[in-house]
Amino acid sequence: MKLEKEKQDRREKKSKRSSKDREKDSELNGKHKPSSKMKQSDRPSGVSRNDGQQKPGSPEINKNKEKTRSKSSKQRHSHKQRTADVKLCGEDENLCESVQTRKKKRVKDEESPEKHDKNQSSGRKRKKTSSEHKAEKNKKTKKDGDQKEKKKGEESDKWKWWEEGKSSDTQKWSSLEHKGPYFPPEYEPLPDNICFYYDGQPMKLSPATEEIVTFYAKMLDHEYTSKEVFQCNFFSDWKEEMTKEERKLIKMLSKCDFSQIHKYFVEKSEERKNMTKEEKQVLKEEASRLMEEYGFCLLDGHREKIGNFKLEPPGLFRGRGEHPKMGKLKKRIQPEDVTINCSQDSKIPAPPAGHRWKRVQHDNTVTWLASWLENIHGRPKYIMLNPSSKLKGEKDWQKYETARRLKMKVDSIRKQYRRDWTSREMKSRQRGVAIYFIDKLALRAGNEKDDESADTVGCCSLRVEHITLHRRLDGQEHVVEFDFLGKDSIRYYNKVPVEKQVFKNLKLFIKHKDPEDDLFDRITTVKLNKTLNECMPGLTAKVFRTFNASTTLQDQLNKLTTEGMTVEEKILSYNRANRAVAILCNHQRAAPKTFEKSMQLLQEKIQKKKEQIEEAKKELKEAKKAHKDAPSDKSKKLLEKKEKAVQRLSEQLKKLQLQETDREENKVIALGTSKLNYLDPRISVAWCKKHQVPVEKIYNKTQRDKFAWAIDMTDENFQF
DNA sequence: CCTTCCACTTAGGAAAAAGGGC
DNA sequence: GCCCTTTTTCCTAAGTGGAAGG
Repeated sequence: MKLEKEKQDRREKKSKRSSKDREKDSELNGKHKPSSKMKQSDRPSGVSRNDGQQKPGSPEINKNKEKTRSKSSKQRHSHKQRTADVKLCGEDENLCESVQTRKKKRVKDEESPEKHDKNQSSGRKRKKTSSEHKAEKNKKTKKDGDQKEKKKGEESDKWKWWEEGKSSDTQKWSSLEHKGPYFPPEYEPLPDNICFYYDGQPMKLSPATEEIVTFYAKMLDHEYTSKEVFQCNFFSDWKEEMTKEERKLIKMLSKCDFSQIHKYFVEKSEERKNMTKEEKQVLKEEASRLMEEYGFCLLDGHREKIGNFKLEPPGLFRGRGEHPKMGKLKKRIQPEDVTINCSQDSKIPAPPAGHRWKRVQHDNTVTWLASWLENIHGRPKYIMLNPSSKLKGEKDWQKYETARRLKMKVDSIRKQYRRDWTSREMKSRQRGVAIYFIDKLALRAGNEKDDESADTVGCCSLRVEHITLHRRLDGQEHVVEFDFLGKDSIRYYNKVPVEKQVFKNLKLFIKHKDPEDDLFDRITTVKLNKTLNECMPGLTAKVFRTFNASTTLQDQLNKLTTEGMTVEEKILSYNRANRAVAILCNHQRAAPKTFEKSMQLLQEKIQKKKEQIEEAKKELKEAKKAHKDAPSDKSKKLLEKKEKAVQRLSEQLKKLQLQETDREENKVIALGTSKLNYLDPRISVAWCKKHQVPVEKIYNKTQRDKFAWAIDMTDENFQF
């Protein structure tokens, strides 16, 4: 209960402060000298970061759950309204007026020629290939020539969309056809001999109620079913779905016995594991048939993979961290909940027999194929394309180009925020320090959140309680100790020496504040981004993460790779560079369950190898002696053989040791996220080409698909 | 201005598949 | 081929940020 109240208080404080207080914006007589130069390299190495996840405070039961949401669901109808517009005016190929004009303003800025021209000069060699001519022709004929193109697209010799010109920012496609989402199978009732018990008595439940019970029973051996919040949410949602009779009888969760059902599912999964090869094969074929049918769409005549063509099955919501909604029932999605988006003249996907779609629309300013409202938060969810698609790939490319533009601009931005540190206005100082954190520490923006979700923060939402100021610590001056839960309730823990002026400002910011007050009470992400956007079009807080990540990778690779390294060593270097980024971005993972064990195994292996080397060396010595005492062809050969053996073993040892280091350093670091989302793939591709490392060693199949554009266009000279 | 909505990217864990030693 | 580990893929939650609405 306490937590809830604190949150409430916090909100009130912030909003109270808002109008009057903010306008007055305390005048500061900034007599502070601007402090010394900023080194780009003084980023913390992050070594002390990884204390793993934190289990914060006591669980909180969400009593008045419906209160907040009911209102907003009303407003959500506006969604309908807007898209209805689109439908009305979507008569011809052209974009709906209203949507288009609204978005145009923004587009103008962004459509600056920068994108492709720059790419081409820095990225790939510019050649007028035949495919390019083709591409141009394609574009022209796109509207009327769809039929022909469809066939070509299905043959799918990989669409090199990156060789075509940049496409419109507003209009995402001109034709889109798909099969609609795949619905998960219906619920299969339990066999008669498997029963739910209440208060010791067997009880037959209605199918709907029983299904919900199975959700809970399946997760019984998971830790969160023991949490009070989880149980409360579950029980209250469950009761809602019970029949009257059931509700009358079932009064307490603690009297419910799911163990037989639980056991049943454990056995079932065991069975699945023990299936024969043939059975598994059948299943596999079934899955690929499904993929074939539902997994692709036809976008502008090209067959593109869909990211998530299967609708999310019903179940119990499992938020991350201390989520107030954990355990709530996630309902089964009905066709009547689903909106379809496709082109007007395409074959409209058929809803399951006896059902209809909520709506079918033809809005080509969005990229999604289907959407529905998820019932836990009442937010929309979408079916969208796979990262290998043009729509995603082009956006990704664009993202890295924006980050590269920041690279050119970052010095002046740094100058500016340093000036802000001594501004007379509180809000400028706060903004200056916030941007400094975002730049230096790659913090996330930190939008405001409602309290229907876990209490996590980013830069702008940091609270006083999340930092500790140390005048000096461990021989360093002006150290800020950060300790907070970020996205996904991953703990960010870091001790960072900052510049004196920042330190002073922080002291000022926390003066007369309670721990649960906002550290930056005069700024929001919106204002911050507005400022950034004025510095550089397209610049927002998140660009800094991309920029810093890619810059770090590039620097580290340049630093860590030398000629004459073996491929394995180069890969270790790459991983280390990747790791530096992951640490910067605080990408963590739970230590693998078997980490200690497998580490030990590896060490044993290493030990054995060492012994083998000793042995081989001894033999080598003997051979040497023998050769010296009585030189002969045979003895010489033997000597060479032994030398080679020693050498071979040493190499193997080295490889193992490399592996050991790599694994040890990677214990709680997740490399995947940065690789997939923050590192300009052209850096990696260029590095591979330059150092003769096969790109497959760096990117697996999925990654190669996603980054096909970069792999194809990048030469070894690319620098971020 | 603030709040809400919407669409999109970014995220870690679970499940499934692949790899490798016997 | 089997068993165990490691890697990949799948899943969907949780962010960001632009725009609408009031």
